Amino acid sequence: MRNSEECNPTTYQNDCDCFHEMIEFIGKRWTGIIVYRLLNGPKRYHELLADIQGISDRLLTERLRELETRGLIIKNVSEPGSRKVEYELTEIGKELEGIINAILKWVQANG
Amino acid sequence: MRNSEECNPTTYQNDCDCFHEMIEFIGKRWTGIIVYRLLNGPKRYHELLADIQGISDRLLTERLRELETRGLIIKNVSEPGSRKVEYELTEIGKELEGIINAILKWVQANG
DNA sequence: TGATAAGGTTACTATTAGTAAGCTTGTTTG
DNA sequence: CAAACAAGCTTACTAATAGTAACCTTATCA
Repeated sequence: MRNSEECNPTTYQNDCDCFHEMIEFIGKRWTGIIVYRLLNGPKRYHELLADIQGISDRLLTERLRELETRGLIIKNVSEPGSRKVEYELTEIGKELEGIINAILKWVQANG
Repeated sequence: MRNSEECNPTTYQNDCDCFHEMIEFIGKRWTGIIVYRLLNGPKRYHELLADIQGISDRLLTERLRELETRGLIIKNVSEPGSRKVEYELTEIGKELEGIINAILKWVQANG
């Protein structure tokens, strides 16, 4: 990621592009709640579609691809002949839990 | 905020609308970095415009209004005759620091 | 007095999201 | 064995949001 040498502010002074990129990436419509849902463990496409109120199939596909591209989730196709596809957080993806929990905490206190 | 009684998950199972709303609000284009910048203390309109690489005046105005509406910032117009306007985080706004820091921490470890 | 800065607004274009339909390859049911 | 349904998408189109450019008013400053 660009500019990561500038991402250790004691005060919040430099632009910190990687922070900017990251907050807008997980804040992108539906992305956050997909990650939140996957923190329970792997899920199938239609499970996510059913779990997440209001998301469309097109956008779910799009967001899953973006998360995959960033290395936050992996797509497991168990047996190649079958239709069984599972989406799972990677180790890096699982570390998003800290962010999710910080938001939940804020919401509980102030939301 | 709607649904806040469901916002205390030990596992991440319910939809938790307020979480969804919040992550997309602060992840909305430019909002996160505006908050990040205001954590240093109050700033004027043109200071923010100069500090934040790439933001346009129109969007800065729009985001500041949204943050104001949510009660995360206040607009201080010091002397009514003058042009001096400062934007400042409210107490609730300042508590966003936990979220900002969680993201910075993730970026430092994994970005 | 003329120029520049603050704090915007308005009009328009481009990008992103949402809706609807359809498609292919299983599996399940009658 | 056929028909119906489910999984996991893709394509085409409309609506909403972001970005760009120009302009405006009121202070202050040289």
